[in-house]
Amino acid sequence: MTTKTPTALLTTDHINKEQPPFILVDGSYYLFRTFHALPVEMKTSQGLHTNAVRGTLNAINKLMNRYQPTHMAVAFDTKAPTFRHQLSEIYKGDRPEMPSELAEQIPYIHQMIQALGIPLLFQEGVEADDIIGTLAHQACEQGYHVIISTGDKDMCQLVNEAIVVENSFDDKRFDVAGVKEKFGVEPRQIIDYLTLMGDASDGIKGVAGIGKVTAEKLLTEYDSIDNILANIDKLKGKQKQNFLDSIDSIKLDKTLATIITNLDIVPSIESLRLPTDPAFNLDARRAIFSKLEFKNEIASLNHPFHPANQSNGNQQTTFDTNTNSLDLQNKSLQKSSITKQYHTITNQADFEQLLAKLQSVPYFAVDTETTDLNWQTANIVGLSFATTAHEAFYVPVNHVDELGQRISPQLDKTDVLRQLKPLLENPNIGKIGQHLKYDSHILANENIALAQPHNWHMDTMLASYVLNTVATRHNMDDLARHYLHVLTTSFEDVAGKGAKQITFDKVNLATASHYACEDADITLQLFEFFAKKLSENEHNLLKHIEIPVAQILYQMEKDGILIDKQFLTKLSQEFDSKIQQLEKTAHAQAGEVFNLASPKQLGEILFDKLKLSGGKKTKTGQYSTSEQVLAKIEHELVDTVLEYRSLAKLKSTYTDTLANVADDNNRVHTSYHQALTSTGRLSSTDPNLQNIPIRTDTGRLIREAFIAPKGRKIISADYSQIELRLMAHFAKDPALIRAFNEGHDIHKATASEILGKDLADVSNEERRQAKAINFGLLYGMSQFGLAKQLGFSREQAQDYINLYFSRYPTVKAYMQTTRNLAHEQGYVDTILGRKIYTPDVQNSNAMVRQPAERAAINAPLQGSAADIIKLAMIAVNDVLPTTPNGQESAKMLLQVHDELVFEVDEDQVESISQLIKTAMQNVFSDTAKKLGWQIDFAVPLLVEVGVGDNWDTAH
DNA sequence: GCATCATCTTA
DNA sequence: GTAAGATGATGCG
Repeated sequence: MTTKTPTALLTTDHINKEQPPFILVDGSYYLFRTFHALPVEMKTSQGLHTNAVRGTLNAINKLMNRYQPTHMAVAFDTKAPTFRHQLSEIYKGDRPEMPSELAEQIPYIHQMIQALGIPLLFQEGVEADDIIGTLAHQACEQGYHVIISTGDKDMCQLVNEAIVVENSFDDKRFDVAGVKEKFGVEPRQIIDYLTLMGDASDGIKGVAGIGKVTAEKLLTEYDSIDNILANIDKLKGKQKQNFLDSIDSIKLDKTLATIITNLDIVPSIESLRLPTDPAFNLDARRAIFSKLEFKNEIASLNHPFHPANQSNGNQQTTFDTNTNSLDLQNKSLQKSSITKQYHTITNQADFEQLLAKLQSVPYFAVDTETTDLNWQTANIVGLSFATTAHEAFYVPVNHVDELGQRISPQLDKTDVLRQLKPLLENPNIGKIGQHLKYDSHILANENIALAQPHNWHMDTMLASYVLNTVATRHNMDDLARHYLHVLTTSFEDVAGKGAKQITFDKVNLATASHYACEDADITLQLFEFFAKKLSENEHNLLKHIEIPVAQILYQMEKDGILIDKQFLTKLSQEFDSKIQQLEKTAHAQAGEVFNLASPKQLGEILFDKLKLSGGKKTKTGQYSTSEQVLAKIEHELVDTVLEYRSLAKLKSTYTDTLANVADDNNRVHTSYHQALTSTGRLSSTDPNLQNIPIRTDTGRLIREAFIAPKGRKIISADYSQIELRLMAHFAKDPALIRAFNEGHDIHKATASEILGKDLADVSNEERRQAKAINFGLLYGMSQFGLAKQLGFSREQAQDYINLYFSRYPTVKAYMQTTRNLAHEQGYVDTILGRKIYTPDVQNSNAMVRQPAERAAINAPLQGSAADIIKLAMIAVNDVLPTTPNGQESAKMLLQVHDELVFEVDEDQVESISQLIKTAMQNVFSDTAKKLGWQIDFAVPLLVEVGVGDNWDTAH
């Protein structure tokens, strides 16, 4: 066998994601897999076994239906020995002889594949893996996205950004992230991984005592076998000896495990083109299917088209339920094939039938398709609906052709929405959706109120989030793959990506309809899955907390907060002139012109040119110029830089940006992400209104720009020390509980307790240190962290921590209990019973484990605080007065973790402040109780309420 | 054009 | 020491 020099490193920029993928099928895998999975009783009347033929055909059909490839090949091994056999006597030495029931099927499989016009590849002396490896790389170089269809994990070594391994039998899919998730190592490390573990059936000896756990660990630490061997002295005892014993065999093992990617005897990619003529090889196909007695296939050859379906725009796709391998074993495949029925509604009669159907069910799935992810600028393009799994309806209302001309037939948007409105607003018919807050905005733009109390039956994104805040991503494609084992069409698949992405209204209607129908269908299926999967408490969290909060957030986003644009513009100008002055000063002080905003250039000037001491390097090897480092240096340039940075930050992040994102009414609409953080907190983006400056006087000027309209006031209500109160509650610590009950300044009280002094005698410095330790506790601190915070030595910090724990033994016990729980059960939980999974706490690598332990200590505190503010939002929303004219006298506008910001009619400020304060302080005794949680909270909740013309004065 | 890093803002 | 997001610089292609 000859090979050519490997080509240059594969990159992925040139990959064309718009064209269908190039598909390489590992025929030998499906042959064996389906032979063992399907009943061997599947035979023709002549006694010919057909189970492996049937199984392989199903795998191929599934790939064809799913990807509509233009290029494809199926590769098989042959009986003949390969170079690997020559290298190793034991290579595949123990493989039993192929059963005759399978062997007899092989010629028919080959014949069938050829009849279908699919390139069939096998060659004596060459393994299918190597053919596939070579073609995959070549296709990749030519710009194809490649799918290798196999269940052989060894193939995962070929995975890169453009090559995925996918098993059509169980729908498992390994892209780069999937490989990492499954094996814990990068695709490029798979060869070493397999080599370390060994595989008796492939004749790979491996290293004694190393299984998948150790292989993953060693490769994570050392990256490669070569590097392990280079550092062999760092290994200990038995393991080191095992490596030394294996040194000779490792090289051979690695060769055996490596799939060849540069054979020079493979056909060209272009020659692996599939026929486009539906009549291709008709006679040959009829002959082979007759021989195999595959009745459905013969029938479809005789009726290749379904004119009835095409004329009214309906699409039918056969869809194998192969996702459940039990089905394969228990039922005949023909029977387990079901039909996915997706309909496009383009006339009034069909639409009325759909309306009648939606009217008659207890709930349905709904999804809107639009031109934009941003609801403020999005236009509705169509709506899809599903009432039962595998059936869905798409109603296009705004589709256009490439020239922007409205296409027909297509129903009128206004007519459609007018008829749907009563249904969509009727809370007796439940709505199921994926991220319904978005659809609510879209429909609200069309004057349809989806976000009404009790109108949402389930939001599958939020369901996924209450199930697990940590491990999963909550978008529909990932949920479908993870929970339903179904691969869905992604938005990028239909609309492209990057600069070339088109808006959904320009997507070809048939493609768009299939995509939209799938969204509704999958959402409904996810609902059915989550309905069974969620525990009682998870159901309660979803129904009584997350869904009501989502509806409140919808309203907060929609209302937006008023800003003083002129004021911001003026600030921008002032900052700008000051920044320019500072730049000039800095250049003079440095003796050269440089970019003040470049940490790299600044570091070089400070530490190389001016030779200032205190230079520390970051992990990438450049000097750190963080505020912490600069604060210790006495030099005029440093002072200039710090002032420059603070103003540049304020200008670029806040004053410039906020003025730009305000709408025509000068209101700013953030988006709140409700299914993102591990602890249950919200996050805010575009713009982030949860990090508006407050600590410095200049920064606070930005808060002054958040104002109330004429006749109204801003109210800010925030929980005081909520996380420390939670710590007091969870730890049941008598001293902390007493301090909160008596209403003391908690940091002062802590200092007094630690130092054994009267409260009145605690100095500011002593209070500052106590505050640092209190916050440190919430963050799972180490002596190292506290030392850094307080400028102590590590010993001093440890002494201080010891002293604290001697005064607060129950807090110490609580911290240890949390750590143990995280370790033993793999999760910690919040006051409302939300589980926060902590997988890395069990990691043997201290670099991974220690941060995870700190996160595990913080999670119940931060997460319970998040529960409380969500309860508060629900409680306050229920008591805020509304006026009959629809204009609320009070609006909740912002949530900043422990603070709620409102805009309130001036004449009601006093009474509404009181309502808010009471509702927030009583969330346990009142709101949580009503919703089904009995919690005896150990300390009072204190809420501080402020009123002002702007956010700064209110806070 | 896109990803990563360093930095800085909040609770 | 926890949890987030935005920005400009920089490097890659």
